[in-house]
Amino acid sequence: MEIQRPRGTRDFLFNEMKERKCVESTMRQIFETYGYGEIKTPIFEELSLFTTKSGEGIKDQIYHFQDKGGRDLALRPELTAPVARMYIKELQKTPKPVKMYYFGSCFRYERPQAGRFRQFWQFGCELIGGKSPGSEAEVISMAAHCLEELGLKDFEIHIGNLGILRNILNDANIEGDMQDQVMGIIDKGDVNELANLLEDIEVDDNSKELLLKLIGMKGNSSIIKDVEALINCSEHACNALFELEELLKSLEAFGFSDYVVNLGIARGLDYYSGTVFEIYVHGLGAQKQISGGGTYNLIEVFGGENVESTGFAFGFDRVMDALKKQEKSIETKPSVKVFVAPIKNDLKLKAFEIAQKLRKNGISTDVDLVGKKLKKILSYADTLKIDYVVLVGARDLEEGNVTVKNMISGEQEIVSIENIAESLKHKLGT
RNA sequence: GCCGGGGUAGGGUAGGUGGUUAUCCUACGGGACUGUGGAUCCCGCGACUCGGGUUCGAAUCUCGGCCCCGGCCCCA
Repeated sequence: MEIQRPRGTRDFLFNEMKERKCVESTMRQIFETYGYGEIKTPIFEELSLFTTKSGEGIKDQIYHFQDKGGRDLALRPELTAPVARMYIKELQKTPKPVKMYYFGSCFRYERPQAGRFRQFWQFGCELIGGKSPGSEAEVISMAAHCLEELGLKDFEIHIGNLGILRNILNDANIEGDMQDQVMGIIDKGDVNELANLLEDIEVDDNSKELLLKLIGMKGNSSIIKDVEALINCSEHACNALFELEELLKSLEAFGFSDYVVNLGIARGLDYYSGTVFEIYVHGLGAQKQISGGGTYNLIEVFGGENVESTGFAFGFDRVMDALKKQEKSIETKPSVKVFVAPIKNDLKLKAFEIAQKLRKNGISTDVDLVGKKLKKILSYADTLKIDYVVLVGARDLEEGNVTVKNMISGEQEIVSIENIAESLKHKLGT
């Protein structure tokens, strides 16, 4: 019986792995350029880490289990909670802001579909402490920088601010769970459902109208004035709006102005307080969102000090999808450059010796291990797009030489074994 | 959890109104060719997603599972 891959999981072969690696290292490099350090947390955590953050209902979508000691554990469904946990344990007393990034796989028990898998990868960061429009702007700029560096086109970064909405809800006496519920519906973008709910809970007409107008506000920085005119009666909401305005100014200073202000972005969880942003790429089907982030106070939820943090994560697989859809070619040169081929099988030990000499000199080298015929080796080297084949034969060997064959031009050159590494390095241009 | 479309060698496919040994391409292994690759020819390898049902007989019809694709719900 054939054993199948678990549902919603994937195998990555050589080429795909190379592409992923290439994107990963680009992201890594950018994040490090902005002063972030890499961290890594366990693949599984205590289940309660995630239920504390997102509620008991989240269990349905988590791979969780009991280990042999009866501990309730879960494969991590996301990385911000583990990072917050780690921060509290290890980093609370380090100078702020703490800037860290991570890359790792997460697991969710969901119905697989385009851009959605049961094991998927997130590449993200957290900037803990030092909340300011500047911090938020830097984080957003970095996200944009990554995508530009990768050559991704037509991405849209939407920026919103939950403080505006929450303050208006507060002023209308919608608080606590009801407020989170309203935010959840705004997040869904269902205007009718929102109107009905506001009707049901008897919100005054002014607030209702204001909310419905606000969540439709979308555009460049010029809409700030329109929003201001709308909410001029609310002092707290105006403070939040001012925060947003500061963020936009900082963003321009960081050199990124191609954003969309979108006050319809929301989150149904109460530790999201201020700035939120999402990145979309159209043409990816239902899963067009490739990244999401914002500012939140999660540390306190886990019993740490009251510190706000800003973070975001790329849905790594979706970034890959988007790049592929745009036919963005990603460098996938074969890594092996040289193949050492014994002309007769009785010279294989000499071939091993030469191959090893090249490897010790940093040249990616393959060697025939199974006694293939020369013809087959050359054919094999050809399909693998290998640059040079070192032919090890008795005639040359008598003089201490081998023949180096250029697989593209077909030219051959006799080289002494002594100089073989140097000669190949030179030919390969390294 | 729900709705729709699918599943034939490693990859891509033909066959579908039930009827010998399931088509073709490609890849792979061997040979023609004992120190020289990409071409050609020959040979070989290799599949009906799984299980039940109808039937003398199922890749084909039927039911269910599994998996894939698209969408809904959800999306921390």
